[in-house]
Amino acid sequence: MASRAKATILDIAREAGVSKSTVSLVLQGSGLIRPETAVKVRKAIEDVGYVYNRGAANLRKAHSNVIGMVINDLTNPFFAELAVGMERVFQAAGVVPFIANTAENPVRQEEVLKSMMEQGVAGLIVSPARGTTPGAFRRIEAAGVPVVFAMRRLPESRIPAIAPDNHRGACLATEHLIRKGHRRLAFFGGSSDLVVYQERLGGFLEACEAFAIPFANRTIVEGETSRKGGMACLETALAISEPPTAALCFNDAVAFGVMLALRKRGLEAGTDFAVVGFDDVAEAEHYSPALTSVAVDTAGLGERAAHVMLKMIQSRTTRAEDHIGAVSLVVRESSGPDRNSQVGDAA
Amino acid sequence: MASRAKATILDIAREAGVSKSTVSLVLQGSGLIRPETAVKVRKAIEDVGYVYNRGAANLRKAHSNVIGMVINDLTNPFFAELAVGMERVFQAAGVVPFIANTAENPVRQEEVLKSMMEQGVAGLIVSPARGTTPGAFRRIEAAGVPVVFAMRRLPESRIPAIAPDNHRGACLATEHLIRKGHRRLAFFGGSSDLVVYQERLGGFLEACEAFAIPFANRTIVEGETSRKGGMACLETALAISEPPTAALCFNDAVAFGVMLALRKRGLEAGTDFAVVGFDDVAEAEHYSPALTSVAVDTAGLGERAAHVMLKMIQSRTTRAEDHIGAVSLVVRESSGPDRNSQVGDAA
DNA sequence: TCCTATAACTGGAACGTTCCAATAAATCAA
DNA sequence: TTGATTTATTGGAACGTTCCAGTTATAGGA
Repeated sequence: MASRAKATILDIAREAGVSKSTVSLVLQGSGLIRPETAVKVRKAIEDVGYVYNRGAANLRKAHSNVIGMVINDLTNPFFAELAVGMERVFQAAGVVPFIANTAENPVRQEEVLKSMMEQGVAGLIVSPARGTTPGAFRRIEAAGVPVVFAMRRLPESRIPAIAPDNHRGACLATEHLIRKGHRRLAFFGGSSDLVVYQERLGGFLEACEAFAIPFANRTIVEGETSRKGGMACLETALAISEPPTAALCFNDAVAFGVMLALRKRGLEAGTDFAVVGFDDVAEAEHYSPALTSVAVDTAGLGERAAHVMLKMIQSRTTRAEDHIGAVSLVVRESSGPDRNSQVGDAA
Repeated sequence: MASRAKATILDIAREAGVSKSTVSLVLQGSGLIRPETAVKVRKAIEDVGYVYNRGAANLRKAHSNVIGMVINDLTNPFFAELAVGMERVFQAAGVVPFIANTAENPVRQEEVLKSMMEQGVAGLIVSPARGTTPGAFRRIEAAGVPVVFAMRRLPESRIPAIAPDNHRGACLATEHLIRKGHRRLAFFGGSSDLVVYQERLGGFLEACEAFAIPFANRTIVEGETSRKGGMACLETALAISEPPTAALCFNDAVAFGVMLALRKRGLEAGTDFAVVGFDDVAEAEHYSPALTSVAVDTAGLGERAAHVMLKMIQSRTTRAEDHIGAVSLVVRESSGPDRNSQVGDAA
């Protein structure tokens, strides 16, 4: 059944009594070969336990059918959802996405990107790790391999990015909190070396300006973009005099951390302190209290990124338009009115 | 800077004024070449923007440095944690893991496995999709590529599996519920075509036997292994007369669903109904109430699987021992005593 | 019948590496 | 000086495909 050394098209050719060229044609489904011959060849393929060697084929053919997805944090369900959206599109196009995790580590990211390039990927979809240097993609661009950024972008880069409208999302969320009567607001989590952070914080600040929230009433606490980071942010913010009564969080993970820290202090999100997240991951709806969050249509962005990638490959270009996805605020229980204010809407 | 056609070692050789063989030796860090020559070559590599072509190299070398991880549900954070454990080990060994998601779909799995084989992976770590046919790995075994199953195994297969002690974990959890005074117990979620299901259910039943829980007091509801599935299970179970007062869930996702459904009915997990999960994902600790769960040391199992894989590759064998990981029950708030029983331990 | 067109198949030259055997240069022992 | 040994470098064949330019065989038209 299984031969010791792996079978090649030459073995198949011998077995079927045809030439290697014929076998090659059968493998790529050419209409040039007689049906009976094709059947004979396919039988031989089965018999010798043949495995197609894509590496050898790629030596001659221009490009491969694999595209790489490089993601900065696979344990964040948000990115898993993104990946799932992309997979749907790629599968339909007969392209296989290989995923690699960089764990938010630029060095690891460098290795992973190198490895994918060596493997001969047709394109790369990347959510860059924090602290990625501007030059990290120069070599890849030079090699003419299309790259698109998903969710995150780099400060000064010509690489197309697919991302939600972070500024507007943060605006919406902040306005919502102000309308609920909150006048001392916080922005929790993330760090300023991320473009996304600047966009979201920018939206927060714009809404503060628009509603004339004085500078002294805005608390900005940077922190890890994880539950742990969120917990730390809340502690820091509540320690100041005149602490905030509501917070917009950099993402849902931070928001969950904030809610957890509130509970530890005997406070309840929604009634004692308003919390709004960002990304609207699946859990947001199921938390208790359910988390108000900015929905970014994660899977949709994944699909969009995949489509852009396919188009770039097809038109063999390394350029494409950015794409800013629409956002919407999903109001749930975690963002109740300020208890000391009479301005708030009815909850 | 960037040449149109991609550079090869021949271009480097020309640039550096040496032979292609010398370049090849430099690339693999051979000690045979004079340091100054190596420097000269490395400079040329930089100048021409060279990308190593692993496909071409694999044509001559025995095997590659990539191993494939094929996972049935990336959106379950449990698998993401598993992946992270493996990555730690592989990174240290200079091996790059490429991850692919099968979304619990055997057809998709077939495609993904095929693609990875064609790519020439050195080995495969697989958490097989539900309904995988026993023959699905025959071709891969025949090709001599080592495979290890992680977390799940196939009914009649010689492929080594790395998995937690499901039977014991379920026993522990069930005993815990019984000691809390519960006498009408349920097992929620999963389906019997999964070996894991049989193991966990087996543990549940053994504990029931040991404590003489009558057959009529055991409720077994199969269902999707997701939040949604868990919600459905609870509804089904509460509809019967003499419903259960406690449930062991197939995994944490199901348990979260059960807790959500309880809340919808105005009941609270822990006080009105006891819930125990399985896997102890990171969220379990942060839920409200915090979820009692069977901890399986996910990342540890991932590391173990990676080590077994590396050893198999190194000793070029396709056989290895199974590995059953130790489990422990982490008691939190969701598994309180039966309110109608006076037998329960103090909570 | 011969000529041309089409259909079905084939041999050989790439593709970019590795690795072996061979060579050239430098060093050493006598 | 000579030969042996070591060090550094090199050419060529091979790996498993694809694809171009043939080569047969078959059929159709005159």
